[in-house]
Amino acid sequence: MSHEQLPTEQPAVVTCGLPYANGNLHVGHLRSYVAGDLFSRALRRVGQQTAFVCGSDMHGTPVAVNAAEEGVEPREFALEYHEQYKERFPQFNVEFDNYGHTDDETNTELTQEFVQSWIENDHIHEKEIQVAYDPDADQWLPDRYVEGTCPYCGEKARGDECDEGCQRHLEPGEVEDPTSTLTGNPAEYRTREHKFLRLSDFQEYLQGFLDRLEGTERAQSQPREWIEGELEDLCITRDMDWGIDYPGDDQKDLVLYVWVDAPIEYVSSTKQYTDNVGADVFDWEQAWKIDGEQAHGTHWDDEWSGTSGEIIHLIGPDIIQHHCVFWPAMLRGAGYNEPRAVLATGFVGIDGKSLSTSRGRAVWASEYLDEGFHPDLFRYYTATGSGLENDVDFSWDRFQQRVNGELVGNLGNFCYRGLLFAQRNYDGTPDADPSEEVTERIEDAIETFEMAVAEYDVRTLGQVAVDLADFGNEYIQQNEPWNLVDDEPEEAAQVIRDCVQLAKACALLMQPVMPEKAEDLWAQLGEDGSVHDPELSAALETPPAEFDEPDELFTQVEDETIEALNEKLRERVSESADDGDDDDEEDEVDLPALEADRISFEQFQDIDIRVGEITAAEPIDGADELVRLEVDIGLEQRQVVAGLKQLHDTDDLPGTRVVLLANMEQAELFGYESNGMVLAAGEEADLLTTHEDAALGTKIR
RNA sequence: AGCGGGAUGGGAUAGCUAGGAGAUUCCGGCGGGCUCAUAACCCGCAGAUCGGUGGUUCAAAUCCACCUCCCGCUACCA
Repeated sequence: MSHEQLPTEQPAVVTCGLPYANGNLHVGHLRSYVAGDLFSRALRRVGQQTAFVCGSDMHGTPVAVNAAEEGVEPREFALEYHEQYKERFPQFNVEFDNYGHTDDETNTELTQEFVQSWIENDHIHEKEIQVAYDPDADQWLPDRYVEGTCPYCGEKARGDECDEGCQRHLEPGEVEDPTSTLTGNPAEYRTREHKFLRLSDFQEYLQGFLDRLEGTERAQSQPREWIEGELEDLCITRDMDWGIDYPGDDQKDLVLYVWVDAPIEYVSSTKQYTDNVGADVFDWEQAWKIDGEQAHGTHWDDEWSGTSGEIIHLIGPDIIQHHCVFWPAMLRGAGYNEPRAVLATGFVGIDGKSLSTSRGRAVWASEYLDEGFHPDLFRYYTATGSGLENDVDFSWDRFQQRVNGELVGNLGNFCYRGLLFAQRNYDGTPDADPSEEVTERIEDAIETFEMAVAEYDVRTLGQVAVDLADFGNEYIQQNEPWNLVDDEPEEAAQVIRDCVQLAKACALLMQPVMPEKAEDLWAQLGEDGSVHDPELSAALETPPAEFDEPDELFTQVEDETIEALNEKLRERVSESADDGDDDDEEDEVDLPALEADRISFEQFQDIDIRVGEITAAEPIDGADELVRLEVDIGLEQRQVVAGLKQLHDTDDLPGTRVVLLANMEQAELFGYESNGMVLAAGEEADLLTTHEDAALGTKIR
């Protein structure tokens, strides 16, 4: 590793993936924002100068499309969500030093500067591509403005992504049979010139970058194979109004692709922070550039790591490529610093299943708050439920269990009993020296915390305070100060002194995960100022000699509350299953109901079913049930692909008489053309055959 | 089937990067204690072939190979 361990002398920037201004926030989103907030607070705690920034992602076609549907301007539409997020994050104690958005002036200017810089350094070139165009609306159709057929799998697909089929990312011009989502009319492809960032310029650089990159393993290993082959150029322009204008002189009517201006918002947001607080407090150029200056070239000089800031990105698991391939190339192309670490969280599940808003299986941010739960409880739960990189399951049952057990019973209880005892008997911190045992234990906790920061171990950072309180409970129990006050006053004073010290340490250590609760505890200890300011070593300083009677830090989560919430979730899941269009997980093996609708004889006559004989059969590589068959239906040989392997042995099939739907539309399965459908019964695909030997090609009637 | 994640006492999670007595914490079970505290807290006990099989090693939960099973996404049963 070429980096000096955190904390360093350089300024750090911690970012979270920009929320896309197109929907409400749920617990899945919240996880990475909490983790980012927690980590940035922890960094400050160990003395690293840190800016924690983010902003709303305003551009892109989904916003434009959805705004059009609602009949409002995209800017207005996106701003509404932007305002919502801006309020929502602080409600979860996620406090950004600056929260901007990609459509503001700072980002517009800076994005254009980036692009200008790529142009000047010859990383941009033009290419003519085919772009869908709606002649009636007289408009180009980027991304989701066009729908059609996926060229890879044949499913219905959007212009930028085969969303219902193979999930492939589609480049402009790839969708077949394009239709316009504006008018529903067929679209035509017209030749259009677009701008491309030549990613291949950075191929070697990116190899090195991934070697240096810290953070979660997946962020480092997953992009490796992605950059092994020749890197495709990135089309950075779109034919739209909504977005940041392409700054070159030649193409005034092009707008930049949303993934260009979105990450640059990380920089813009930091710049805005500097504009607000002054460069003496935080210098964005010192963080984002190389020793404060742009340094062009497609290589990286190891010296630079020591003269530029520590950029740390927290992202969801779905946007690793953008942050570990495109983004570093964009930065390097503009002569900027590179990310030091990318931390990709795992997914959040609900009750053991994956979160799905369309199926109603989700817990919304607003919902959590409406229940009156304290944000810090959620923060603790998600941050410590499992390692950052692993998936974490959210269930109200476990939420209750962990809050009641670990926060109420352990941390809250320890602080309360310790401080209450101290207040009643000594009006505050007793006049005694803390024991060596306790001092050492606190020092250990501080060290654990510091190590966790250096290793990006968010889980441990969330856990240290509770672990220390656990020790505290054990300590007070074993020393039984309540039995000592009368007979051994000095010993009692020392034990309670220890407990107050432990509580103080807890307040400081828990601050990153539970900032508000930490502040409460800090106030109860009679400390002046904020728990957010002092460094960790303050945990060993003497607490105030006097303080008031403490309050209970956490309150129990009641069974009834949890039951009601579970019920609500269940209802919502079953409701959306009712009107859900497809399948759903009901595994009843009951026979399907008979079709009520009868078909006419004419309709039946349209169905051409023939007697055939399998002449050859071979399993298809890569499929576990599919077999490629040659079927002789008298008039001709047909190649048919069928899912038969679960019941029939491929070797036994040749010679078998089968019944074939001959005018089934042609399909391609696993690369094989299929011209018909052999009839078979049920899941097991029990082949139908003829009783007597009807001649091959006989029509079934 | 592809990609990703996983398999650790009854349930849930640590530990694996840098191998060293079979292991953390939470929930649950059993028994005891304490009464300062929010029916909380403390102590003890029961309970495991660390998914399997090989390999490397003085030493493997940890490294390597192969396999099995689960989960997610995607695909398929014409």
